[in-house]
Amino acid sequence: MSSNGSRRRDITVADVAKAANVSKAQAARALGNYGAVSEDVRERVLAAAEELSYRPNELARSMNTGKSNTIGVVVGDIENPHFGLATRGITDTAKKSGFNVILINTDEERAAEVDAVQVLLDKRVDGLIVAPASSTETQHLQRVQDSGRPLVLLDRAADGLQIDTVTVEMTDVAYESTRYLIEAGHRRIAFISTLKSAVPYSEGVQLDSSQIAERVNGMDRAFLDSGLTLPEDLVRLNAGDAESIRNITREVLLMPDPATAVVASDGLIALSVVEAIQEMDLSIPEDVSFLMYDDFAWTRLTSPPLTVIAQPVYEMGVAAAEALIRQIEGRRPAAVPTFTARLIRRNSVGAPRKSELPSEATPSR
Amino acid sequence: MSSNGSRRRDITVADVAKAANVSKAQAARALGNYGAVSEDVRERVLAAAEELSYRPNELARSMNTGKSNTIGVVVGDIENPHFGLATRGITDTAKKSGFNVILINTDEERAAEVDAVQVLLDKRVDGLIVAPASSTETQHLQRVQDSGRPLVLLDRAADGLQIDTVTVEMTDVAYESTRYLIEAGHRRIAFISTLKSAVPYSEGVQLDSSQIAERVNGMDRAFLDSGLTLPEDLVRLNAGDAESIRNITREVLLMPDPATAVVASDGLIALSVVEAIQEMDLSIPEDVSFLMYDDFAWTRLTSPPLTVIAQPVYEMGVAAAEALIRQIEGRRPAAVPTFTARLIRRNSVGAPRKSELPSEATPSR
DNA sequence: CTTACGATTGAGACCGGACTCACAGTGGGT
DNA sequence: ACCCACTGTGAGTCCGGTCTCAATCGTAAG
Repeated sequence: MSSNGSRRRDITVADVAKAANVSKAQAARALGNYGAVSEDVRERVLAAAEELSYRPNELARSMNTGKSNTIGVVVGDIENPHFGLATRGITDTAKKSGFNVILINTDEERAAEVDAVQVLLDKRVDGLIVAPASSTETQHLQRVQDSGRPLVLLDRAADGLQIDTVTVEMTDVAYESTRYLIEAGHRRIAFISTLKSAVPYSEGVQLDSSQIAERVNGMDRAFLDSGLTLPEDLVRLNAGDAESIRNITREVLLMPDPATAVVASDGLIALSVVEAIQEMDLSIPEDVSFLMYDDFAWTRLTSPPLTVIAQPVYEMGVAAAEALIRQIEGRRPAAVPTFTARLIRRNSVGAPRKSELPSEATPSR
Repeated sequence: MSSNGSRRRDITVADVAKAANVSKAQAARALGNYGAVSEDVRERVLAAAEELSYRPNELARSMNTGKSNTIGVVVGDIENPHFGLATRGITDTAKKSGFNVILINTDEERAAEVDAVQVLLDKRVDGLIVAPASSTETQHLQRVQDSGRPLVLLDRAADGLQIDTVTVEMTDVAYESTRYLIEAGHRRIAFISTLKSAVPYSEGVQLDSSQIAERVNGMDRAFLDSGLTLPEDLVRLNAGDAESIRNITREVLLMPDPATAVVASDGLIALSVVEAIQEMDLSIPEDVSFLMYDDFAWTRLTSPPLTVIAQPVYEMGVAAAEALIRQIEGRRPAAVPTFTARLIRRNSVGAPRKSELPSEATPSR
């Protein structure tokens, strides 16, 4: 039936038409289910198509419908379960509306992202979802916008651009969780993030990610409201691979006036931070309190279970896909829902070891 | 410069040609960098293209080159870090050779898989990588093969089909790890897998996944070589969502002659199994020994750290992509490397609680 | 001063569908 | 018996590139 190997040219409508003894136009109509076709012709064409196991060439179809039924997704790292889950939300939703997904990884590098966006545009995807590496360098996103192709941002906003964006409001949980730590007695709270930055953090430094900026703002406000100030020297950016994260962790825990609590900005960082803490033979929460962003299943299995800030990642993926598809289908109305994160108190936060409460200031009530 | 909104028709070679005052053919040559073009024309064309910010339509290009520079990847679940990592290996490698990846999720459902493969074929991808849900129902894969489109299988083989396949040899580690458990004194060892099966496991049941079949075979041989028999009632298939996994775990640990060790077939199962064990207030390894497939970072953070079977997942993704690209580029030679898994002994395996060593048989040396 | 050959160049075919247009039948309305 | 509105149908165009082919040009060889 189907023996001879490769080189076989694909079956086209023309082939089917010939086999069914009708014109190419009629065959196309019967197959594409449009226009007027007599019952007789329809049957013959369908039979012939079946017989030849004809399959339409989606490329050709896309070319003159202008629709590819494909959306492009650009993320920093699928290996990170955060994006894995979000991607799942996107693909599930896309599939429901008949869209496929082209996925591109950027390793959080801007050059790769710019490239990815261009490639997707060139492939004429119907729209794209991007988790931008930077909230400030956004010319390439502006270009997408200009090209008129639907675009939705995920996780991070782009400063000053009018683009549908699906994010979590982070300031509030950051505030809440910092208050929580402060009330437990912590003053030296470290925050470790992968966010790249040319200069070390200090008040007024413009952070390149809206997400991280919100988190730091929330922390800052919490300290202020407690009559304290955020220890800027403990806001650590540029945490890269596992090794660098470990180094940073050791550093903040061994410095003269060490951190008594550590906040990990995402699940990947958390892994290395906890590992480093264990390697130093410190225990959580007796020696160090720990809190992390993202609620992965494994955080319930450690002892103690970790206190986390849960984000509705899957739902955000769904929302992003829905917003995009809405744009693609030309109905702009519905507002993108706003998501909030939740502090889940488990057992990785306790009082600092040497409870030398600061003499001058006490948490305001 | 780029004001008016959407509806703008894309710039084509024809537009560029007109602007540069040359024929469409010449413009195409200059842009595509082929054929003979005078320096003068080249400059004018390139300038015009730049000016109009021309971008080639990859769809159109694909249509008559027959190459889409895209490969399709079909996996059971990207959310599962196992596939996340593998996908990362694939995309990294693909990118290096200039290919993009279309990713489709199947939820391990055959119907979805058949569909996914068809969609990718219709989109004329240059080749596909599939992690087949079933090793036995493989007509759709056969069809891909027949169509002459390059195909590489990942993780699981397809019985009787001649297809490049990237897998881990599992029998040996399964054997080794089972011997390890037996030598620690375990006789009642449970194995929990998501693999779907119409009937409960027993000797001779044909398992639908080559991977799982190998694991069970390895266990079986280990028992045999120790003068014992594999407790068939503890080989549990059809573990689905978190809840069902928990139920199964409770079941095997509460039955009259309960399991003293549990082996989780993948990271997702492991999560629920460990959780169930903790909920039952049993501790690892004092009350139950535990062992799992896949070495995720978090397995080092639990207490005790978990004993795992590590698979070179990322490398396998790379190998699959390389094999596929090799096929696409028409050089068939190089053999697909064989991968092996490694038992990493940490501290989740100990002696069974009530060390009632079986009277009749002792582990053979 | 011819002739020949490589470099240039433009016209147009082609990839595989979707879709426009003109034309043939057919049955109903009057 | 005559006109009209439809249904059916085939020829051919178009989408936006790639690529073939033949014509043109310049110039080095004879």
